[in-house]
Amino acid sequence: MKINVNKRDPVYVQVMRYFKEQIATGQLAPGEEIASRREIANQLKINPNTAQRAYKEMEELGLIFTEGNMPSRITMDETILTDVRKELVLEAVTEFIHSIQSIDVSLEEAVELVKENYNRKRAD
Amino acid sequence: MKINVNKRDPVYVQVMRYFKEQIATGQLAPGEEIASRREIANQLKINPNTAQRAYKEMEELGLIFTEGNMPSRITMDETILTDVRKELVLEAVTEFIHSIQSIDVSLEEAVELVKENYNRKRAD
DNA sequence: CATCGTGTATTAACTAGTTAGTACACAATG
DNA sequence: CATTGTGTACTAACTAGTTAATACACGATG
Repeated sequence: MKINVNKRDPVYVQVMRYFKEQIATGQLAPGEEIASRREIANQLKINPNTAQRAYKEMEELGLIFTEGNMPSRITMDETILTDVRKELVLEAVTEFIHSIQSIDVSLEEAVELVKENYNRKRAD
Repeated sequence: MKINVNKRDPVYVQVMRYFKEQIATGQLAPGEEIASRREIANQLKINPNTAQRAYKEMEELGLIFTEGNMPSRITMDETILTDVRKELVLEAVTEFIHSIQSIDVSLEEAVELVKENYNRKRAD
């Protein structure tokens, strides 16, 4: 588990994205406990405050919830959970389309490129 | 011509990207004069220093060159010019593949999404 | 020769993000 | 009852990016 692949987004945003991905792929189940702020900060070699910021925002988004001093847990709200994946997919596609259209890449060329690179990238 | 569509990248990076797109699509020809720092800053409502930073980096990358106090111009180096488009295309594809694979989107689904959204997005 | 528009450089101040260090309330564990 | 691990909160300092305000050398234009 690495975070700093992407330098352009703030660390706390990348942490949020990591959890969104885990939720979207079912690797984190509804109601499941997640690592504490201090734990995750330790694992990712980031500051506990930065971890706290990510968790706080995820709580505001309804992705996780916290009761008392218990470890925070993944929400059990079905709507939110299914929306997470939709959001990530739509974001990726929208960004990609925007990028290739701004440099005049045709639909055919784009599809070809995706096909060519989809399996290639797994080898990295 | 707008710049701040994207909040995650620094403004000077977005300015560089704008010029790369113009070069990649042939809207800026080799040797062609580009807007002065003050001009572009005015057009984009950004600070002249930020424009200068973008231009300076583009100069370091060999994208543009400056002689005396003349307006900067697009490079005439064929290799650099063709590489610009390749770089932008590869970057877009790589990022997209990475995003969709991290949320378990299959190749078929991805291709379908691109096809569905390619023309839709033009309507924005 | 004065003016204007180039590129270039410098200094100061502000914001967002990050790190560091510390602190406190609370519940479970020993 | 002391310790440990939760969440939460606050202050201080640092960095990168941005803006603002000047300043200067140089060449063309009037």
